[in-house]
Amino acid sequence: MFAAERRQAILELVRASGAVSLRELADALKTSDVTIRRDVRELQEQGLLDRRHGGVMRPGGLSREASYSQKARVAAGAKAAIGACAASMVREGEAILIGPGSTTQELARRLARLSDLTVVTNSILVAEALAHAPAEVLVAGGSLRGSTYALVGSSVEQALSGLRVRYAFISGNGLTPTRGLSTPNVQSAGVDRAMVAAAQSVIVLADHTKLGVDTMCQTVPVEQIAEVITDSAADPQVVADLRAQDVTVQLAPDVG
Amino acid sequence: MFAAERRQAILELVRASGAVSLRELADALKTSDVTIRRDVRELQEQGLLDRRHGGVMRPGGLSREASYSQKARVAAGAKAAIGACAASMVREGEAILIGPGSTTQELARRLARLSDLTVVTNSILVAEALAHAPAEVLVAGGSLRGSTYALVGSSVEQALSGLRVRYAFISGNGLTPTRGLSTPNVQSAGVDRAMVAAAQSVIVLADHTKLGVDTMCQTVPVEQIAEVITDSAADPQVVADLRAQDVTVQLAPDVG
DNA sequence: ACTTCGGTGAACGAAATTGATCGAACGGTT
DNA sequence: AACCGTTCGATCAATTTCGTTCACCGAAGT
Repeated sequence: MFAAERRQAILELVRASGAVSLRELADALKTSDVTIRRDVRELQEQGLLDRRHGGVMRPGGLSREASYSQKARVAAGAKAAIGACAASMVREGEAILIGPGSTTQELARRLARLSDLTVVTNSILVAEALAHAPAEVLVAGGSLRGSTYALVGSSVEQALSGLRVRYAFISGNGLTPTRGLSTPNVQSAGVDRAMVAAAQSVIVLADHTKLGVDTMCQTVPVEQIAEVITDSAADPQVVADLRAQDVTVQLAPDVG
Repeated sequence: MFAAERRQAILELVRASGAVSLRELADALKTSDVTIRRDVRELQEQGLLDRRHGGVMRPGGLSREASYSQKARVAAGAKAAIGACAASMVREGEAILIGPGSTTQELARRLARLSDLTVVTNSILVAEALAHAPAEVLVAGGSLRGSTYALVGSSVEQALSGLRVRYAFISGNGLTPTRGLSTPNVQSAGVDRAMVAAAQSVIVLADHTKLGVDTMCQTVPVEQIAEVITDSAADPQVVADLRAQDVTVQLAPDVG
């Protein structure tokens, strides 16, 4: 990765999450904080982002963004590792489904180099991450949910209903060995279920902060989860319980 | 592998991933860095790619942000003025359609304050701009066209076919008094036509660089254009010709 | 057989980028 | 107000990359 490429990645990250700390940028791009500082200063002089003490923000974005950026900030390194791990499962020529979420977005970024790939998504951030990739990107249209940049509603579910893909990569808000994957939003739950129905194998991307957490709507029972990819900080008890139910659990190596 | 063949391969790699380091190119093509450097210099002089220290990037969108910001800076007044002018036409409670394009994106930003508004779009950038607005945002799903961040294809047209909205704000690549609005892309043209069919009134947002320009696919004949919003640098002759055909032409006042 | 020519690879000095370190400034806390 | 940890900015050394020059190889022509 060279300088200009790294700066482009910085802009993508900032644009996606609204606000990113310098530490996270250095972490995600695997470079020193000094370099990030230099890049950020350069980009600021071009007016491409706004600088604050400790991090950077979108240029126009004064008031917007609290929810998504906060979520994206949690366990950024872990999410990168999980995304990389998931990306290594995907082969050229396949068709896959990617749900909304900061972890799945990380996955999407890693898929940008694969050609002859078909990606179906209901996340406009995933779509944006793949905009310049050689892959064919299909966006399931629907109503936009601002807090997660996901498209929801019956039209999304309908668009997914006719599909059959190799993998569905989804990332809810909570995952427990007994109740499976869950999300606090009813509409998102409906979309998640439609995604599961369209996939041969369901891969759940969940960093350690989501393990053992249960939220309102169950979207995928444990029996339908083929694999869980989490990070090395995952609760060993939850991992063991999941494995006891024939779920393959991968611990993504730390340096994603 | 001879020179021209290798250069073709370089271009493909660059277009595919957006940015490639010289080391990667030399590695992938099994040749020395010197040769790659020579090729890259040649290709840069032809404007086929953009060179940076350590690697090469896609030419137009060396970084989409940069080119976007450059465009925005060059025509800052014009785009802001056109967007503001168009935004002032929209009333709360209405349903409108916004097509892809940097000018329409500007419009979307200005609409973020209106509540009780329904916006239908096929542009993921417009959707993103309105993500945190109180408005209801509906995204017509389809295949993603990376260069414009627009969703195209029959599913988009189908999603639009059932709709009826007050205004369609679209912004093609060229607008002439005789041939109307046009775009160089066939798929985009299909979507534009579907948008026009769904709207009571078609509003064309076109800065002065697009006036008098004709491109391959005609999307909207002059008779179906209710109004054109352009900037004060517009060619007076083209404006007069448009007005002679009962098209309302607004010259957005220059703002800072 | 020899020469010329286009293309390629190697080597070297020049330039740019990068990372470590240190003092200063900033933010939050007591 | 003073403290402490973090972040910022600048300098310097080390690494990487750039551009030029030169030598080599194979093909085409004399």
